[in-house]
Amino acid sequence: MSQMMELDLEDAPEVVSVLLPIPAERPYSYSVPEGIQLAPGDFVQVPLGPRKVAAVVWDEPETAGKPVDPKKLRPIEQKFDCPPLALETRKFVDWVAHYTVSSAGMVLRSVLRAPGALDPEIPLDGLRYIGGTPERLTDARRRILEVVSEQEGLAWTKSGLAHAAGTSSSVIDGLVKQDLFEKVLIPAPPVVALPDVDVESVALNPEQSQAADILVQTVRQQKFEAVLLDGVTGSGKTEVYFEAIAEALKQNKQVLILLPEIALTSSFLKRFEERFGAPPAQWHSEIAPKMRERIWRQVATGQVRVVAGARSALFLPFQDLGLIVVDEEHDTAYKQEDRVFYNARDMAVVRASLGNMTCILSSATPSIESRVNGEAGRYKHVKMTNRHGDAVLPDLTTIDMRKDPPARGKFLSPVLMQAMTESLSRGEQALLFLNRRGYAPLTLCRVCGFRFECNNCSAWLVEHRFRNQLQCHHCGHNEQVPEACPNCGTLDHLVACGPGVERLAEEVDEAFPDARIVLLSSDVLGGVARLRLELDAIAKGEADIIIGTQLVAKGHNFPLMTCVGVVDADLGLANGDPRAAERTFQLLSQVTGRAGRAGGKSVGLLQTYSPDHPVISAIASGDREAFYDREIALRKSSGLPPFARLVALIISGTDKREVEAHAKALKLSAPKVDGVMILGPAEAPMALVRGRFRYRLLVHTQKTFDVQAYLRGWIAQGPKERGSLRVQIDVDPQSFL
DNA sequence: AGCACGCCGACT
DNA sequence: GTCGGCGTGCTC
Repeated sequence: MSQMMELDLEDAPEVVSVLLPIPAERPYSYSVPEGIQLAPGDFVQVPLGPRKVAAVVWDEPETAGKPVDPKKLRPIEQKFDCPPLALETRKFVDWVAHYTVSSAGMVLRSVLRAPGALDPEIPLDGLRYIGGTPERLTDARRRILEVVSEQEGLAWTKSGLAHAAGTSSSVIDGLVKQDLFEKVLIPAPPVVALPDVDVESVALNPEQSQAADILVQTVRQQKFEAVLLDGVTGSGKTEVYFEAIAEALKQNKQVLILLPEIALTSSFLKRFEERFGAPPAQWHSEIAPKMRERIWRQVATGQVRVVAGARSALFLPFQDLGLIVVDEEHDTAYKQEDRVFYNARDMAVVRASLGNMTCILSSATPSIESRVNGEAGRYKHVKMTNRHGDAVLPDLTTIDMRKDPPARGKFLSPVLMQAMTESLSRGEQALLFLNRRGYAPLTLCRVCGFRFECNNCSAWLVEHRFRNQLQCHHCGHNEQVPEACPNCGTLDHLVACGPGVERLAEEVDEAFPDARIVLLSSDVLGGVARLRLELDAIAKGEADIIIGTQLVAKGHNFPLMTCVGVVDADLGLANGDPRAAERTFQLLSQVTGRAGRAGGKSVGLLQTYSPDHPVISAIASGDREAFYDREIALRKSSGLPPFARLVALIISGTDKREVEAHAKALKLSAPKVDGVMILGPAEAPMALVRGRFRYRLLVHTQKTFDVQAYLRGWIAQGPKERGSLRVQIDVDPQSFL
């Protein structure tokens, strides 16, 4: 009997589940050729139709469906020589897939983002000096020998040695021919040096030390805990969580730091290097493919200990992750809004939970969700209320534009101009913030009243005078500015309405003709590199007045800035977005926080037509607690989810009625749904508009799980024209944990 | 006829 | 996600 069994086992080909980076519902089955030993997590190459794809051996679910027809089975082609994907990462992939109502394969795609990294790094050809002198000792040859004699036994690459000695590489060829060097293999170098925990750290003030102690203690426990590090701008949160990172490194764990817009934060890398003696490995979309592969590989092998990255870094193949830090946790850049929809901040908490580690969420203006989680005790809430070092909070005041209006056709109040003049006269800088790109948000015909609107999305076209274009900021459509009105044909009667940063720059240039003015917006030519240069120049004092969109809110330090003017504080408060108040509070707090970094007196002035608006007055009075108390209470009483327990977005076609029909059906048939809300094109992110999705349907509920199960069913049977239905989940994951 | 494009299903 | 097959419609 037992012999029969053995025979049976040997006759049947060994079959494994393999998760492929495609949107299939379940892993596929492949046969395992003789001589290959496979375990879950192993990276393999498998045939798929006409292609070969990299994939991962997956854990067989208990409830595996019917086995595939053995005739369909194809063999695994090879197992990569690569450390396997850790169990907790595999669980994370499955979790994210289930949660975001997408397939595990699509999530795995985010893991397999560096295909070349699956093969080991190729060692470099190196040369080592054995000894001896060449026949003819030329000057160049002597220089080479000097360099190699400095450190006995060191292996050099040919180009490295040539560079160090200031010779050409052919000089080395000559010496190799005379057998003065032996050929050796140099293991591929690490992408970054190992961090050094013992670099002398900057002294922390009492509040910082206290916060750091809590974080270090939490990390030391080596179990899941989310901590909200909630400290005002300039309170020194970064130095505080650096101590937590040091603790994780002491435990020999890897560390992940998530940052929004990492491409712009060279100052962060510098600070990290000062504390740990080496920069972290960087992971974001701007990293070149070859470097990506090296970093991915070295994260997998454990050579890289700390990664600072954008949201996609969550899916790196860490071997032994011990801490995740989410910096600026409120930042909307953490939302991925195509393919798999997720919020990296929330997924970081989940990742930490699955791996039994600490997740630190850091922000000067936390999201409402995180604050509520902190207050409810789901997150440990660490507050910091003092600015550290010389930094002082700027004096904030509102300018009532009804009492102190700007000159006709202008946008700056005399009160703000006076404050700017005072800063400039002291040789300091002023910042004007207006979150509106271009010259003017609306252009109309003075004769017939015609408004320039986008044909695709019916949004107003924004004039960009610098480029002589009318642009749609929703779909990217643009056209030349015509001379005549397209409706009535009248020449030269088009009029720009309202300000954009370009128009503001024009006004400032007239009012301050001697000032050096810099305009910072995503439209500046030259992209990220140029922006970095501009920011450096500003920090060095090579500009007097900076005019910027929300770019200027993102963590850059302007040490000479003593006057910040918010040109339109009301902008964004009434745009129908349920998070409008939160977004405005965050943006304006971050912007006004740019001033006063170097100490001394500084001012923040908010131009508004509604100085008594609770959000505006909370910002102006600097009373962030008042803002949070009010906003949380408001959401709790509004019938909307008090804090995004679940906000599911179901996005449908361009037709509003179609979305309304979906909304109605959903509301009628899903009893757990608390409410639905339809968002128009103005709220739809650009990527979705491009993809023909113009209306979004929000579903609110307290019962997260029910809605997800429901959504699955709904998607399965609902009207599904190909590509017309997308689901996006935007949720607080705590209710699962 | 030859091919560009879009839709659709298969892929283990 | 990617590919190949097949239909439609249009051009060198």
